[in-house]
Amino acid sequence: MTREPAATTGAIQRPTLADVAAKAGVSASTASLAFSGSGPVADATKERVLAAASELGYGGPDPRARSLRQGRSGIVGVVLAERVRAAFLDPVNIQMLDGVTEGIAPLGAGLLLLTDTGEEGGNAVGIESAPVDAVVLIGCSPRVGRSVEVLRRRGIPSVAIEGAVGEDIPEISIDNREATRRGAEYLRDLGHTEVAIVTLPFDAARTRGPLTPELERGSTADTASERLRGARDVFPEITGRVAATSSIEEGREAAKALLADPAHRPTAVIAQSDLLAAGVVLAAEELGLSVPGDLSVLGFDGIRVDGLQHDLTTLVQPSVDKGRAAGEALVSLLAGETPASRCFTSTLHVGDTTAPPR
Amino acid sequence: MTREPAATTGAIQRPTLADVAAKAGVSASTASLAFSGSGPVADATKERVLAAASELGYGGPDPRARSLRQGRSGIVGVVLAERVRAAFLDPVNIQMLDGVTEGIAPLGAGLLLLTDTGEEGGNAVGIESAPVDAVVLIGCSPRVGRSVEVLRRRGIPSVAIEGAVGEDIPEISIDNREATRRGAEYLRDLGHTEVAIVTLPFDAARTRGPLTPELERGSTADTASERLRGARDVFPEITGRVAATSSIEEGREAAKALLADPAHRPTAVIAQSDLLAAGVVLAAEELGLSVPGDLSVLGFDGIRVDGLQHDLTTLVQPSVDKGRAAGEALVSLLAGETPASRCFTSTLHVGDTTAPPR
DNA sequence: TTCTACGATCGAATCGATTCGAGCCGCCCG
DNA sequence: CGGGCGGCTCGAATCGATTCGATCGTAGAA
Repeated sequence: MTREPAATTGAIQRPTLADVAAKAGVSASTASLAFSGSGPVADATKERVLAAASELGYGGPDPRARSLRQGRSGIVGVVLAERVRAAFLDPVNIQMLDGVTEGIAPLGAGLLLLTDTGEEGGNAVGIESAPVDAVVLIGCSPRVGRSVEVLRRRGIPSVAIEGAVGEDIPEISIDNREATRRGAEYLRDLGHTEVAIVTLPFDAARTRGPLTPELERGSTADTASERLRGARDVFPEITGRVAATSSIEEGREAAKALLADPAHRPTAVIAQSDLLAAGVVLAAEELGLSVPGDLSVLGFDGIRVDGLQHDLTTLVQPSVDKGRAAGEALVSLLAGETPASRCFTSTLHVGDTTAPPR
Repeated sequence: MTREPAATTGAIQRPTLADVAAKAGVSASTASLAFSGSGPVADATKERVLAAASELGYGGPDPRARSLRQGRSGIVGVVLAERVRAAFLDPVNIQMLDGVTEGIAPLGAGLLLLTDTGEEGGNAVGIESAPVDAVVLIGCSPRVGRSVEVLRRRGIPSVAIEGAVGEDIPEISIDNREATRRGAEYLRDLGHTEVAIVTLPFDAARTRGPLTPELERGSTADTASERLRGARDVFPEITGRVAATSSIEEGREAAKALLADPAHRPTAVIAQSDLLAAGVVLAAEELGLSVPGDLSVLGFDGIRVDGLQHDLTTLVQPSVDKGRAAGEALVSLLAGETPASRCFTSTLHVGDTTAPPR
């Protein structure tokens, strides 16, 4: 026993498994078995070990040592495109996260929040050096390429939600384009011809403003682009505003701009998220327009917007399912299998925010 | 070199630092220095090592081994009282989380989400066995006692936000009682005498319904109790409804019950959170009551309720500051200091949801 | 009674990096 | 020309547990 007494080192020495084993009069291997439960240990021995542990104030095996030996940490990383606050603003992300926890439940793993915003400062634990067994990439970002490269080098199994990143990484997505097209067709069939769109951001800078060809061309966001294409499939000339993020406030701002001129008001607005749609509804009503009488509004996501009076007409996407599928794909990857990418289908929910134009 | 070639084991062998060192013709220690940057290494050597690493597809030092050796993992745990989805419903929690990330920024640590709901199943990574350097406990729960005990045994520095858990654990809180009292006094000074309250849940079961003495007595939630006491300081006979969680919908439900009988309507409602307050406002307006004309509503938190038309009169608590303070306390604890508990002050923000009674 | 088989326990190797002290080499200064 | 010093590199110990193969003892079977 080379361990120095606490008095010598000055620092408090936590007891180790070896200490416990010594006190219990057994070997370290036996003590380990007593704790892990795997392997045959006589009940009396086990009790003796546990008693020694409790006497010494031993808090259980050190997870760091355990994970080194076992080669896995029991932690799954979640890479978000933005900082925590921004990412959790939209309930969709939270639902997906919740789905992920369900999906990886069989692993019994914890969730480590990571962001791929810029460089990793000094000693920071980023994607570069996080003790994770696997990773879920949520939402695409221009930097996702770098993240993927790092993960590949480190040999960490990964799954991407919404954002094609590489052929060897399974992707969980939805039919963004087709779904939006269905929604747009529904509006067209109602008789709408003057339709505007409020999109999610196209670039990492989250530029807000009118939808311009430059922005579209520079797009690094598949989701926004695909949904826009779906709208274009039905209304080729559609134009509108780009929001800086998915929130009610952004939707309201965009709608104010779209509805400012009474002479050129659209009769319907396609919003790329429910939060944006909710903002559009509120802005319209503030301007004295009735929804859906004067303005039809189509959302995307199918979340319950807390507090909104209307039942949004929207494209309901299975967010929780997506998260769960991503989690399950990770489990599968860790089991050595090669799960396929999955594409979920959204369904049009007709609520009370759409009607034929006046 | 005892390493088997990949062909023999069948599994892909990731290269280790030793492999890199061998290929670069240096010792493992030098290779380590080349990566960590600490210690003097000739530029030429460093380049050689990095080149060898890149050639071998080495993804950097294994964080598990590193954390074992260094004795810290670079991960901070966040213990939530409920499952992820529920905890992130209220923006206040997200703001606090965001503050925590700011506070622990100097550590460069990642955030591991943990919940203290029930037992830890089998191999699950819970509070019992998570490789964390420190922990923030957010929101109190009846089980928090067990969590604290585990953390103490494991010798993991902890800080609690809103929830006194033990003298050796610093607590970050706000003046719940005094703040509510100030709000209540403001309502009284406006002339209100018929005041009702909508509270946060009192117990782990999140019982919803009328506020009863039984619920109050069985309270395990300091926050709800303290805020109720503050209201009682001004309106000793106050009664009302208990919500199951902090959300607009719950607020609306509670308000519907409170306002159901036109003969016994309160002229003001004290809500224990802004989400609840927003629900109360919406419910009142649905019933054709004007806010603040027919009903004054007081909130708590000072969050911007996305989409609510009103400027809530509310007790603004510095959520982000609380989170940051908790993070800073952790940093301090890890530095061997003993940070004091901190109690923040809330300020009454007078918006447009309060007025003298008719 | 002897051999077998199995349950319990132990020793030692291992996971992959970090870190400390020692050693080596070349340069500068006296 | 010699001693000293500083910068670079290396060896070996260490972090704390898990795990595999070996050992020991005993009970049951032949």
